Amino acid sequence: MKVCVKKKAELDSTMARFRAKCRQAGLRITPQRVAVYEHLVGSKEHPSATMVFEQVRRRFPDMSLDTVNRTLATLAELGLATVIPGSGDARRFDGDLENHQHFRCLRCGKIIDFECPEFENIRLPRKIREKYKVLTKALYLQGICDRCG
Amino acid sequence: MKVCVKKKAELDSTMARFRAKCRQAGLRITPQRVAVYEHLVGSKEHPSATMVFEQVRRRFPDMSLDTVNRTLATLAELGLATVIPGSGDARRFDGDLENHQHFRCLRCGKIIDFECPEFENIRLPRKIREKYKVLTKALYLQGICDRCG
DNA sequence: TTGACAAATCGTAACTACTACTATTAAGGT
DNA sequence: ACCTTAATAGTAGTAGTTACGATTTGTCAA
Repeated sequence: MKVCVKKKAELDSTMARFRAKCRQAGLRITPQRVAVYEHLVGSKEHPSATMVFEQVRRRFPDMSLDTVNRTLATLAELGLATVIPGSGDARRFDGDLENHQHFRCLRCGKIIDFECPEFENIRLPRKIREKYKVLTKALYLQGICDRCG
Repeated sequence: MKVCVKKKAELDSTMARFRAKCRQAGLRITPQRVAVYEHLVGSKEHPSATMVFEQVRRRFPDMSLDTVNRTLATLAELGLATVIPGSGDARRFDGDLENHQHFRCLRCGKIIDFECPEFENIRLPRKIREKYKVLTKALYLQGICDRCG
Protein backbone atom coordinates (compact mmCIF):
# COMPACT_ATOMS: atom_id res chain seq x y z
CA MET A 1 0.00 0.00 0.00
CA LYS A 2 2.73 2.48 0.80
CA VAL A 3 5.30 1.97 -1.89
CA CYS A 4 4.92 1.94 -5.61
CA VAL A 5 6.98 -1.14 -6.25
CA LYS A 6 6.89 -3.91 -3.72
CA LYS A 7 10.05 -5.13 -2.02
CA LYS A 8 11.58 -8.16 -3.65
CA ALA A 9 10.66 -10.68 -0.96
CA GLU A 10 7.12 -9.38 -0.85
CA LEU A 11 6.84 -9.63 -4.60
CA ASP A 12 8.16 -13.18 -4.53
CA SER A 13 5.51 -14.30 -2.10
CA THR A 14 2.87 -12.49 -4.11
CA MET A 15 3.95 -14.33 -7.24
CA ALA A 16 4.07 -17.61 -5.34
CA ARG A 17 0.48 -17.12 -4.28
CA PHE A 18 -0.43 -16.33 -7.86
CA ARG A 19 1.13 -19.58 -9.05
CA ALA A 20 -0.57 -21.54 -6.30
CA LYS A 21 -3.96 -20.04 -7.11
CA CYS A 22 -3.56 -20.81 -10.79
CA ARG A 23 -2.50 -24.37 -10.20
CA GLN A 24 -5.30 -24.88 -7.73
CA ALA A 25 -7.80 -23.68 -10.33
CA GLY A 26 -6.26 -25.81 -13.05
CA LEU A 27 -5.01 -22.79 -14.97
CA ARG A 28 -1.73 -22.79 -16.83
CA ILE A 29 1.02 -20.43 -15.83
CA THR A 30 1.85 -18.72 -19.08
CA PRO A 31 4.42 -15.96 -19.53
CA GLN A 32 1.61 -13.65 -20.62
CA ARG A 33 -0.38 -14.24 -17.45
CA VAL A 34 2.69 -13.72 -15.34
CA ALA A 35 3.52 -10.50 -17.17
CA VAL A 36 0.02 -9.11 -16.78
CA TYR A 37 -0.16 -9.99 -13.12
CA GLU A 38 3.33 -8.67 -12.40
CA HIS A 39 2.50 -5.39 -14.00
CA LEU A 40 -0.79 -5.12 -12.15
CA VAL A 41 0.66 -5.68 -8.69
CA GLY A 42 3.72 -3.56 -9.46
CA SER A 43 1.68 -0.54 -10.43
CA LYS A 44 -0.32 1.83 -8.34
CA GLU A 45 -2.13 3.54 -11.20
CA HIS A 46 -5.07 1.11 -11.19
CA PRO A 47 -4.67 0.43 -14.88
CA SER A 48 -7.26 -0.34 -17.51
CA ALA A 49 -6.76 -3.25 -19.89
CA THR A 50 -5.32 -0.89 -22.48
CA MET A 51 -2.87 0.61 -20.01
CA VAL A 52 -1.62 -2.86 -19.05
CA PHE A 53 -1.47 -3.84 -22.70
CA GLU A 54 0.72 -0.89 -23.64
CA GLN A 55 3.21 -1.68 -20.90
CA VAL A 56 3.34 -5.44 -21.29
CA ARG A 57 3.60 -5.15 -25.05
CA ARG A 58 7.11 -3.75 -24.63
CA ARG A 59 8.36 -7.14 -23.51
CA PHE A 60 5.87 -9.22 -25.50
CA PRO A 61 5.34 -7.36 -28.75
CA ASP A 62 3.05 -10.07 -30.08
CA MET A 63 0.69 -10.04 -27.14
CA SER A 64 -2.90 -9.22 -27.98
CA LEU A 65 -5.26 -6.92 -26.14
CA ASP A 66 -7.73 -9.75 -25.94
CA THR A 67 -5.31 -11.78 -23.88
CA VAL A 68 -4.88 -8.89 -21.48
CA ASN A 69 -8.62 -8.54 -21.13
CA ARG A 70 -9.14 -12.25 -20.58
CA THR A 71 -6.28 -12.43 -18.14
CA LEU A 72 -7.57 -9.53 -16.08
CA ALA A 73 -11.02 -11.11 -16.01
CA THR A 74 -9.45 -14.39 -14.89
CA LEU A 75 -7.50 -12.67 -12.15
CA ALA A 76 -10.70 -11.06 -10.91
CA GLU A 77 -12.42 -14.45 -10.86
CA LEU A 78 -9.57 -15.98 -8.92
CA GLY A 79 -9.82 -13.18 -6.40
CA LEU A 80 -6.32 -11.93 -7.21
CA ALA A 81 -7.61 -8.63 -8.55
CA THR A 82 -10.66 -6.45 -8.24
CA VAL A 83 -12.57 -4.25 -10.63
CA ILE A 84 -12.83 -0.75 -9.27
CA PRO A 85 -16.35 0.72 -9.32
CA GLY A 86 -16.87 3.27 -12.04
CA SER A 87 -19.51 5.11 -13.99
CA GLY A 88 -19.18 4.05 -17.56
CA ASP A 89 -15.59 4.37 -18.70
CA ALA A 90 -13.12 1.57 -19.24
CA ARG A 91 -12.84 -0.92 -16.39
CA ARG A 92 -9.95 -0.20 -14.03
CA PHE A 93 -8.27 -3.01 -12.13
CA ASP A 94 -6.53 -3.25 -8.80
CA GLY A 95 -4.10 -5.97 -7.77
CA ASP A 96 -3.88 -4.81 -4.17
CA LEU A 97 -5.87 -7.16 -1.97
CA GLU A 98 -5.48 -5.14 1.20
CA ASN A 99 -8.81 -3.76 2.33
CA HIS A 100 -8.99 -0.23 0.98
CA GLN A 101 -11.29 2.15 -0.82
CA HIS A 102 -11.12 4.39 -3.89
CA PHE A 103 -11.54 8.03 -4.79
CA ARG A 104 -11.83 8.85 -8.47
CA CYS A 105 -11.11 12.29 -9.92
CA LEU A 106 -13.85 13.26 -12.32
CA ARG A 107 -11.53 15.54 -14.24
CA CYS A 108 -8.33 13.54 -14.82
CA GLY A 109 -9.58 10.05 -14.04
CA LYS A 110 -6.89 9.37 -11.45
CA ILE A 111 -7.81 6.84 -8.79
CA ILE A 112 -6.57 7.31 -5.26
CA ASP A 113 -6.44 4.67 -2.54
CA PHE A 114 -7.38 5.30 1.02
CA GLU A 115 -8.29 3.36 4.10
CA CYS A 116 -11.42 3.88 6.15
CA PRO A 117 -11.68 1.55 9.15
CA GLU A 118 -14.99 3.09 10.13
CA PHE A 119 -16.42 1.91 6.83
CA GLU A 120 -14.89 -1.52 7.02
CA ASN A 121 -16.56 -2.12 10.35
CA ILE A 122 -19.95 -1.00 9.18
CA ARG A 123 -22.91 -3.29 9.75
CA LEU A 124 -25.14 -3.72 6.73
CA PRO A 125 -28.91 -3.55 7.25
CA ARG A 126 -30.53 -6.82 8.22
CA LYS A 127 -32.78 -6.69 5.15
CA ILE A 128 -29.68 -6.97 2.96
CA ARG A 129 -27.68 -9.40 5.05
CA GLU A 130 -30.51 -11.89 5.28
CA LYS A 131 -31.96 -11.68 1.82
CA TYR A 132 -28.91 -11.40 -0.41
CA LYS A 133 -25.49 -12.94 -0.58
CA VAL A 134 -23.11 -9.98 -0.42
CA LEU A 135 -19.81 -10.70 -2.15
CA THR A 136 -18.19 -7.28 -2.40
CA LYS A 137 -18.61 -4.09 -0.42
CA ALA A 138 -17.03 -0.85 -1.56
CA LEU A 139 -16.97 2.78 -0.55
CA TYR A 140 -16.70 4.76 -3.74
CA LEU A 141 -15.95 8.48 -3.81
CA GLN A 142 -15.95 10.83 -6.77
CA GLY A 143 -14.76 14.39 -6.89
CA ILE A 144 -11.86 16.62 -7.85
CA CYS A 145 -8.29 15.75 -6.91
CA ASP A 146 -5.64 18.12 -5.58
CA ARG A 147 -3.94 18.58 -8.94
CA CYS A 148 -7.17 19.33 -10.78
CA GLY A 149 -8.88 21.43 -8.10
CA MET B 1 -38.83 4.93 -2.15
CA LYS B 2 -41.63 2.59 -1.13
CA VAL B 3 -43.92 2.44 -4.12
CA CYS B 4 -43.17 1.77 -7.73
CA VAL B 5 -45.18 4.62 -9.14
CA LYS B 6 -45.33 7.80 -7.19
CA LYS B 7 -48.65 9.19 -6.05
CA LYS B 8 -50.06 11.84 -8.32
CA ALA B 9 -49.41 14.82 -6.08
CA GLU B 10 -45.91 13.67 -5.42
CA LEU B 11 -45.27 13.21 -9.11
CA ASP B 12 -46.64 16.67 -9.82
CA SER B 13 -44.21 18.28 -7.43
CA THR B 14 -41.37 16.22 -8.83
CA MET B 15 -42.19 17.41 -12.31
CA ALA B 16 -42.53 20.97 -11.08
CA ARG B 17 -39.04 20.80 -9.65
CA PHE B 18 -37.79 19.38 -12.93
CA ARG B 19 -39.27 22.31 -14.84
CA ALA B 20 -37.86 24.78 -12.36
CA LYS B 21 -34.39 23.28 -12.58
CA CYS B 22 -34.47 23.33 -16.36
CA ARG B 23 -35.64 26.92 -16.53
CA GLN B 24 -33.06 27.96 -13.97
CA ALA B 25 -30.32 26.36 -16.08
CA GLY B 26 -31.63 27.91 -19.29
CA LEU B 27 -32.67 24.56 -20.71
CA ARG B 28 -35.77 24.12 -22.79
CA ILE B 29 -38.55 21.90 -21.60
CA THR B 30 -39.07 19.57 -24.54
CA PRO B 31 -41.55 16.70 -24.68
CA GLN B 32 -38.62 14.31 -25.09
CA ARG B 33 -36.95 15.54 -21.92
CA VAL B 34 -40.17 15.35 -20.02
CA ALA B 35 -40.80 11.83 -21.28
CA VAL B 36 -37.33 10.62 -20.33
CA TYR B 37 -37.50 12.17 -16.90
CA GLU B 38 -41.04 10.92 -16.25
CA HIS B 39 -40.03 7.42 -17.13
CA LEU B 40 -36.92 7.60 -14.98
CA VAL B 41 -38.69 8.75 -11.83
CA GLY B 42 -41.66 6.46 -12.45
CA SER B 43 -39.51 3.37 -12.64
CA LYS B 44 -37.70 1.47 -9.98
CA GLU B 45 -35.62 -0.67 -12.30
CA HIS B 46 -32.72 1.79 -12.49
CA PRO B 47 -32.77 1.75 -16.26
CA SER B 48 -29.96 2.09 -18.74
CA ALA B 49 -30.24 4.50 -21.66
CA THR B 50 -31.39 1.66 -23.89
CA MET B 51 -34.07 0.58 -21.42
CA VAL B 52 -35.44 4.12 -21.24
CA PHE B 53 -35.25 4.40 -25.00
CA GLU B 54 -37.31 1.27 -25.57
CA GLN B 55 -40.07 2.49 -23.27
CA VAL B 56 -40.20 6.10 -24.36
CA ARG B 57 -40.10 5.09 -28.00
CA ARG B 58 -43.63 3.71 -27.63
CA ARG B 59 -44.99 7.21 -27.29
CA PHE B 60 -42.36 8.96 -29.40
CA PRO B 61 -41.51 6.54 -32.19
CA ASP B 62 -39.14 9.02 -33.81
CA MET B 63 -37.05 9.62 -30.73
CA SER B 64 -33.39 8.76 -31.09
CA LEU B 65 -31.22 6.89 -28.63
CA ASP B 66 -28.77 9.75 -28.71
CA THR B 67 -31.40 12.07 -27.32
CA VAL B 68 -32.03 9.67 -24.46
CA ASN B 69 -28.32 9.50 -23.72
CA ARG B 70 -27.90 13.26 -23.84
CA THR B 71 -30.98 13.82 -21.74
CA LEU B 72 -29.84 11.39 -19.06
CA ALA B 73 -26.43 13.05 -19.00
CA THR B 74 -28.13 16.42 -18.67
CA LEU B 75 -30.31 15.20 -15.82
CA ALA B 76 -27.22 13.93 -14.03
CA GLU B 77 -25.53 17.32 -14.48
CA LEU B 78 -28.57 19.11 -13.12
CA GLY B 79 -28.51 16.84 -10.11
CA LEU B 80 -31.91 15.36 -10.97
CA ALA B 81 -30.48 11.91 -11.53
CA THR B 82 -27.44 9.90 -10.56
CA VAL B 83 -25.31 7.32 -12.30
CA ILE B 84 -25.17 4.14 -10.28
CA PRO B 85 -21.66 2.75 -9.73
CA GLY B 86 -20.90 -0.26 -11.86
CA SER B 87 -18.12 -2.39 -13.19
CA GLY B 88 -18.12 -2.05 -16.91
CA ASP B 89 -21.57 -2.60 -18.30
CA ALA B 90 -24.00 -0.02 -19.56
CA ARG B 91 -24.51 2.96 -17.27
CA ARG B 92 -27.60 2.65 -15.09
CA PHE B 93 -29.46 5.73 -13.91
CA ASP B 94 -31.49 6.56 -10.86
CA GLY B 95 -34.03 9.35 -10.56
CA ASP B 96 -34.55 8.91 -6.85
CA LEU B 97 -32.79 11.69 -4.98
CA GLU B 98 -33.42 10.32 -1.51
CA ASN B 99 -30.19 9.26 0.14
CA HIS B 100 -29.88 5.54 -0.49
CA GLN B 101 -27.42 2.90 -1.62
CA HIS B 102 -27.34 0.11 -4.17
CA PHE B 103 -26.86 -3.62 -4.33
CA ARG B 104 -26.26 -5.15 -7.75
CA CYS B 105 -26.88 -8.80 -8.54
CA LEU B 106 -23.93 -10.18 -10.45
CA ARG B 107 -26.07 -12.81 -12.11
CA CYS B 108 -29.19 -11.01 -13.33
CA GLY B 109 -28.00 -7.42 -13.15
CA LYS B 110 -30.91 -6.28 -11.00
CA ILE B 111 -30.22 -3.28 -8.79
CA ILE B 112 -31.77 -3.08 -5.36
CA ASP B 113 -32.12 0.04 -3.22
CA PHE B 114 -31.50 0.11 0.47
CA GLU B 115 -30.87 2.63 3.19
CA CYS B 116 -27.93 2.56 5.54
CA PRO B 117 -27.90 5.44 8.05
CA GLU B 118 -24.72 4.14 9.61
CA PHE B 119 -22.98 4.67 6.27
CA GLU B 120 -24.49 8.07 5.66
CA ASN B 121 -23.11 9.33 8.95
CA ILE B 122 -19.64 8.03 8.31
CA ARG B 123 -16.73 10.40 8.68
CA LEU B 124 -14.23 10.25 5.84
CA PRO B 125 -10.52 10.21 6.71
CA ARG B 126 -8.96 13.63 7.15
CA LYS B 127 -6.45 12.92 4.38
CA ILE B 128 -9.34 12.73 1.90
CA ARG B 129 -11.49 15.52 3.32
CA GLU B 130 -8.66 18.02 3.30
CA LYS B 131 -6.91 17.14 0.08
CA TYR B 132 -9.78 16.43 -2.30
CA LYS B 133 -13.15 17.87 -3.08
CA VAL B 134 -15.57 15.00 -2.55
CA LEU B 135 -18.70 15.35 -4.67
CA THR B 136 -20.32 11.95 -4.38
CA LYS B 137 -20.11 9.20 -1.81
CA ALA B 138 -21.60 5.77 -2.42
CA LEU B 139 -21.79 2.42 -0.72
CA TYR B 140 -21.79 -0.17 -3.47
CA LEU B 141 -22.56 -3.82 -2.90
CA GLN B 142 -22.32 -6.70 -5.32
CA GLY B 143 -23.52 -10.23 -4.87
CA ILE B 144 -26.34 -12.64 -5.62
CA CYS B 145 -29.96 -11.65 -5.18
CA ASP B 146 -32.74 -13.75 -3.67
CA ARG B 147 -34.13 -14.85 -7.03
CA CYS B 148 -30.75 -15.90 -8.37
CA GLY B 149 -29.30 -17.43 -5.21
C1' DT C 1 13.22 -36.16 -22.90
C1' DT C 2 9.77 -36.73 -25.75
C1' DG C 3 5.02 -36.82 -27.31
C1' DA C 4 0.09 -36.00 -26.86
C1' DC C 5 -3.63 -33.39 -25.24
C1' DA C 6 -6.02 -29.47 -24.20
C1' DA C 7 -5.81 -24.94 -22.65
C1' DA C 8 -4.28 -20.46 -23.95
C1' DT C 9 -2.82 -17.40 -27.38
C1' DC C 10 -2.81 -14.32 -31.57
C1' DG C 11 -5.09 -11.94 -35.06
C1' DT C 12 -9.16 -10.33 -36.53
C1' DA C 13 -13.88 -9.50 -36.75
C1' DA C 14 -18.13 -8.47 -34.49
C1' DC C 15 -20.76 -6.33 -31.03
C1' DT C 16 -22.34 -2.89 -27.73
C1' DA C 17 -22.26 1.53 -25.44
C1' DC C 18 -21.52 5.90 -26.20
C1' DT C 19 -20.27 10.27 -28.72
C1' DA C 20 -19.96 13.48 -32.71
C1' DC C 21 -21.81 15.76 -36.71
C1' DT C 22 -25.24 18.02 -39.83
C1' DA C 23 -29.56 19.34 -41.40
C1' DT C 24 -33.98 20.15 -39.50
C1' DT C 25 -37.35 21.17 -35.98
C1' DA C 26 -39.49 23.60 -32.40
C1' DA C 27 -39.28 26.01 -27.51
C1' DG C 28 -39.74 30.38 -25.58
C1' DG C 29 -39.21 35.18 -25.60
C1' DT C 30 -40.59 39.46 -28.24
C1' DA D 1 -47.14 35.20 -35.21
C1' DC D 2 -42.22 35.63 -35.69
C1' DC D 3 -37.35 34.95 -34.70
C1' DT D 4 -33.52 33.15 -32.49
C1' DT D 5 -31.13 29.37 -31.23
C1' DA D 6 -31.16 25.31 -28.42
C1' DA D 7 -32.52 20.65 -29.07
C1' DT D 8 -33.60 16.83 -31.95
C1' DA D 9 -33.44 12.88 -35.52
C1' DG D 10 -30.69 10.36 -38.24
C1' DT D 11 -26.50 8.59 -39.05
C1' DA D 12 -21.72 7.90 -38.86
C1' DG D 13 -17.74 7.24 -35.97
C1' DT D 14 -15.11 5.78 -31.78
C1' DA D 15 -13.84 3.08 -27.78
C1' DG D 16 -14.22 -0.90 -24.90
C1' DT D 17 -15.12 -5.49 -24.85
C1' DT D 18 -16.18 -10.07 -26.52
C1' DA D 19 -16.23 -13.98 -29.90
C1' DC D 20 -14.06 -17.17 -33.07
C1' DG D 21 -10.81 -20.10 -35.76
C1' DA D 22 -6.16 -21.34 -36.54
C1' DT D 23 -1.96 -21.93 -34.18
C1' DT D 24 1.04 -22.25 -30.30
C1' DT D 25 2.57 -23.99 -25.99
C1' DG D 26 2.09 -25.42 -20.92
C1' DT D 27 1.54 -29.68 -18.45
C1' DC D 28 1.53 -34.33 -17.56
C1' DA D 29 2.69 -39.03 -18.27
C1' DA D 30 5.28 -42.45 -20.53
